[in-house]
Amino acid sequence: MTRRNKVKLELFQNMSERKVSFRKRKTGLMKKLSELSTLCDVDACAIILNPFNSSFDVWPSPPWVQSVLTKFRHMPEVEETKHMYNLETITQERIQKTREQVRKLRMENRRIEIEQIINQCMLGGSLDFKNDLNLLNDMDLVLSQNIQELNIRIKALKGENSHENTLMGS
Amino acid sequence: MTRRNKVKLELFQNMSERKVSFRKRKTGLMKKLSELSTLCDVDACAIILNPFNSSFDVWPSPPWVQSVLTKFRHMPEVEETKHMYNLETITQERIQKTREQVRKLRMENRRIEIEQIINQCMLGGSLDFKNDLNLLNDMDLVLSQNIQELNIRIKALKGENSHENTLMGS
DNA sequence: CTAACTATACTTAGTTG
DNA sequence: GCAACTAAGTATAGTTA
Repeated sequence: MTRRNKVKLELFQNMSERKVSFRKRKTGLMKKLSELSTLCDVDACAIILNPFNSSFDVWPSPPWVQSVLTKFRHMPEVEETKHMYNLETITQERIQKTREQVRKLRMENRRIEIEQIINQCMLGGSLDFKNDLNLLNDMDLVLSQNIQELNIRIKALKGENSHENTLMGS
Repeated sequence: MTRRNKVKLELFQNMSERKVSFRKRKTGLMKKLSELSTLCDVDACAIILNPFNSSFDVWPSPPWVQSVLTKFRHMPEVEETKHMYNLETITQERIQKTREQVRKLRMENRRIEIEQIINQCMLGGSLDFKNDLNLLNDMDLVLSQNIQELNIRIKALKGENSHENTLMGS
């Protein structure tokens, strides 16, 4: 009558044990997540594939993006950079940071999109799929427009820049 | 000298307490997730927004998306979707919300990128501009790739979907 | 603030019906 | 197979350095 072993971190070989453990631990995990969320005001989500019955569990937090948006409100501001000309290194660091943030945010975006797709899949044929396709098409449009806009701005800025270069050219 | 309270499921009012708790619980959560993963051979992932320093903590190995999607593709979906029908409303709501989130996040992304570019530009000639332009080109490339990928996935999903519809059509 | 500690709350492996 | 139970094992709130 062994009462309990220390968890050795390796796969449960016994299938039914594994299954039971999965159920228990999954429950615990979800609980912890929801606790974290309410105790510390954290937005989080988790996706857990169920290897036993080909389904999955998702712990979603509806307003989880909101905080991201708020966070990014205080980004490096344009005007500040003006008196930073001699602080090249610092500014460069900041840019690096911003890039990192952009990268992370993008990964996050990706994740959400996938979650969305997964959600759609969960519904099988019961949702009208056309709207989803339309949504995506809209997204594409917006994205290309954004890209164009960016390019235009860059060109403009580049112009200003070389102008400035000329002006400032030591 | 209260030794430990039962967790009352409400937000820590004290900010430093909250912060400490966040660190601790996040760590614990990640550990649990990794344990679940190795003990029961489960694919899972979690995203936790850090409300204190604008960053993310993600638990997956990088290629989790791939495995999730791959696994998901090969799932016998028909049975699962059957007992999802009664959850249709809930799931639909969630999808709607997620869409909204995607849109917002994407807009935010754009804004940040533009801000970043502007920032870089404002540095005048002191930074080398070519790299920045290259960065932007990279960004565009990545974006288009994302779009393509999304479209492909959607098409694939649509195919599966209508197939199911035919199968299940009733 | 962060790190370490430790007593206690919580989780869960093993067991039972 | 699942649910309940229970004690061993863990996580972590409160505390200290």
